[in-house]
Amino acid sequence: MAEYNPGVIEPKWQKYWEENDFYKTDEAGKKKYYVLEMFPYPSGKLHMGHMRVYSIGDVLARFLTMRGYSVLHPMGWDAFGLPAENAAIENKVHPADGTYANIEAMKKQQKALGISYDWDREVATCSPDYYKWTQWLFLLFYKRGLAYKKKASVNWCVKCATVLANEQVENGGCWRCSEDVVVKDLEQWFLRITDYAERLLDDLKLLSGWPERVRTMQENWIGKSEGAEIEFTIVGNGGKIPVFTTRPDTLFGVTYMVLAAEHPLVDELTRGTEREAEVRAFVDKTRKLTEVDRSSTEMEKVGIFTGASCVNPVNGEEVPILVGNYVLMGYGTGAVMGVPAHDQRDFEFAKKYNLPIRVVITPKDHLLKVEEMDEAYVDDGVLVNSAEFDGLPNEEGMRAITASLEQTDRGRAKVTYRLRDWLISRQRYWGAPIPIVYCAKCGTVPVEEDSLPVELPKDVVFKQGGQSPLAAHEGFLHTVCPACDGPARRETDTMDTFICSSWYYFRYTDPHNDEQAFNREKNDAWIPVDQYIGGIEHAILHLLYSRFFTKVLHDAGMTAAVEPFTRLLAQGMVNKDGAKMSKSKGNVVSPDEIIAKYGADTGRLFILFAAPPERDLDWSDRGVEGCYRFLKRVWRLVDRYAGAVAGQNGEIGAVEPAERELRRAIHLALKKVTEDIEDRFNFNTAISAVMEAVNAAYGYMNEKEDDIDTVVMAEALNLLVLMLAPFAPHLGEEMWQRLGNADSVHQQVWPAYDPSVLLQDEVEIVVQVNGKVRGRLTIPAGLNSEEMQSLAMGDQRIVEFIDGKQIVKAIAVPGKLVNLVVR
RNA sequence: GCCGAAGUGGCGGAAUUGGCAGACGCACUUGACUCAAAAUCAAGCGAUCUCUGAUUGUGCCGGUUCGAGUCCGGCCUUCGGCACCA
Repeated sequence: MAEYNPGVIEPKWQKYWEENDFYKTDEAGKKKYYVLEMFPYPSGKLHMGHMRVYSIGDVLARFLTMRGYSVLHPMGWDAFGLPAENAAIENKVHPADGTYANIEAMKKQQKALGISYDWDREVATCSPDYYKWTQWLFLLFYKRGLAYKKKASVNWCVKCATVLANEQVENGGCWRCSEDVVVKDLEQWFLRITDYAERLLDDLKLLSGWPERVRTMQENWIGKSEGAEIEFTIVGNGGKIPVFTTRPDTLFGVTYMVLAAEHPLVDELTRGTEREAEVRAFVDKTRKLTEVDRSSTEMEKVGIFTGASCVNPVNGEEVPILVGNYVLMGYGTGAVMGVPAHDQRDFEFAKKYNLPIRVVITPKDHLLKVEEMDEAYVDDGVLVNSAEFDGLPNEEGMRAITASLEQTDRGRAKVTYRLRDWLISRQRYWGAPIPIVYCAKCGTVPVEEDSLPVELPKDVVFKQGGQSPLAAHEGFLHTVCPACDGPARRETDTMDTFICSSWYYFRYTDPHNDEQAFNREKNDAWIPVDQYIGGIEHAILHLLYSRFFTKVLHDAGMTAAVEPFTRLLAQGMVNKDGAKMSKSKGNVVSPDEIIAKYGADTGRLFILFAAPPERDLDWSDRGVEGCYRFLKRVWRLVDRYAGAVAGQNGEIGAVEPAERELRRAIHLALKKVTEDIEDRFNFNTAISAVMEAVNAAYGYMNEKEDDIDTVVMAEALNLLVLMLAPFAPHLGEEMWQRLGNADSVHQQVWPAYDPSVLLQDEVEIVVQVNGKVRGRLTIPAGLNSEEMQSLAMGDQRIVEFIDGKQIVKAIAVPGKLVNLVVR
């Protein structure tokens, strides 16, 4: 008897697959399926999160191939980024060398896992062949007016020595290193994602294959607010202050105005007045606060009077203008009208500074009085103290007041988003250079397409915490202007790596194209990605950016798709002992160790069996042992009968009860595995169904020993191997061969279960009395309700419960249960 | 504070349409094999009690229903996201 030896069979089959170009993608047929796992940053080492996401994708890819789909299942590298550059500073290894070495190391591990990637389509975002097209896409955005440079207050991470996009600030810290983010005024490149805010929000409707929580997170991030922009006139100079409000119905309740510290009018209104020094001190103090402090809800709301006032357009009233620490320059217009009676923040602020409070919305049943209020009234109601609008329900009041403002051009309906434009400049070396030059004569000039890529020079000096090496590289810096051939200076910022990852799934469809980013026809054959799999941490970042890119590319006529990812599976984390695996906790288990000890098939099986894919999974060494035991158990079964059943593929006619039972168990498992993979992605229950089938086969084996029906056993073993093959591809291949089959198990057609085998002559039903289980009955299959009921009532045990009682009602569910209600 | 998800044995989890709660695996107990152990095969395994049976049990309280882990109302806890967004 041969032992199960994954250390031998796994490399054997990996070699076979590789030598036979096994996972090369077919032409996209009518039934195409694009399975994609988020490509990794090449850190050099796979972790369990990687192993999990690749295992999920691989089961799908293999299963769908067997189901007759042409499957695209590629892999690549999100290869630009800070860690490589930081390593360069510390270890004196060039980021390119380090990155490519890491890629090789990780690819080796992925191959050791037996994942069915088409390596011919591999892309690395740091390769000039790839970032040429990243730069080309930047120019496309630029030409379409979607890339622009402006001076703005931006988030700066001191530790990473670069700016960050809004999406990359988490709880006031850098997403990568958690360092507190500070605000700097810098001139930077942005992509106009806000132009697409409405479509990004609207098209979430199309994403029914996404988890609801991800859609909700994106919806919240885009943060649409409908309201009005209203202009107040400054007393004295006649200037205008526009404010955004979602409550135009409360306009008559305005008793003051607050500006953000950064608002340009603050300086204008106070310059040369007696209040100048005091206001400036306040502004400076406010601006020095970190983002964390400033956005904390606990921070006290403070403000200061500017000395100026403005006029409420709706009633001509003069109200004071203040500067407040709670008004954000980046949202709305950076100015807020104060309606203390109907906004809790305004209420607290007004109490603190003794500003007047005026009720303009009152509940329908009683009149709201200021003296009785200890908090703002924010619910619906009826307008009061609002001149001709008195008596209107507030919803109607909103429309009426906005319409009235529109007529006199002092305000208008307005939609505001929380989403800001995407800041894409990075003051670092290891990224795609922004293809722009600055000419003294021509100004900002895009690099011409035929001189792309703007290549990263390799001979650069990395310094600790300093500016980007590109800015100090004379050869890179100095160039000629594409417009006038005069001397010009290159942009030295590189692009946010999230740009590179926003279009890689397009490139996989045509990875070697050196004429175009990708060919439209090849792209349309595969895109959209049918199933995308990755971590929830990208719920906003990568997934929002990719949706934005797809829409721009669609508008540019490059793709038919309006959304890139039809279905999204947000896979859970892999923990150990209830905590995230981390070096500091000492609870890290690496895929390498598992492969070495049990083989890739065991590791894959465990990671899929331990929990449904979207849930967090707790790594259990015992659980892995259990899966290893299971595979050995399958191995022994096949090993015992392989010789006896090889070639036994005759027709199965009427068979004895033991054989019928085995066939039923196998076909039942096949049905469940098929449905669990296809409809539900519940690999854990699919695997448990295979386990049950194996247990049934053991039952048959223990009963019959060597006296088995070889044709029935042949069917059982072949079906078991086919079912198991997507989960344990090496073992599947080996057993398939040992059962005497030609070709690869992975090129077989996924078997269909036989419904007639599932039919039973007799079924067990449950008999309840008053909803309580009082007995079980084996009855012929296919009886109707009346027949079931009378059989149930004739059963000795049931008679004891119903004897002498009146049967009020009886419910019979065919083939399942009878419930007798007695009194 | 707002939004979302989840609470089921000692543990991971199952129950897909309202119909036997706990599939499958782990752990544990027992039997077989063995000189013995490991491995393997087999059986048992929610709790309580007056133990061939009954009662009870899916975070808590209530409801709908012949019947609720599943549906409805109200809470509690945990996790995740957003958070002065005007």
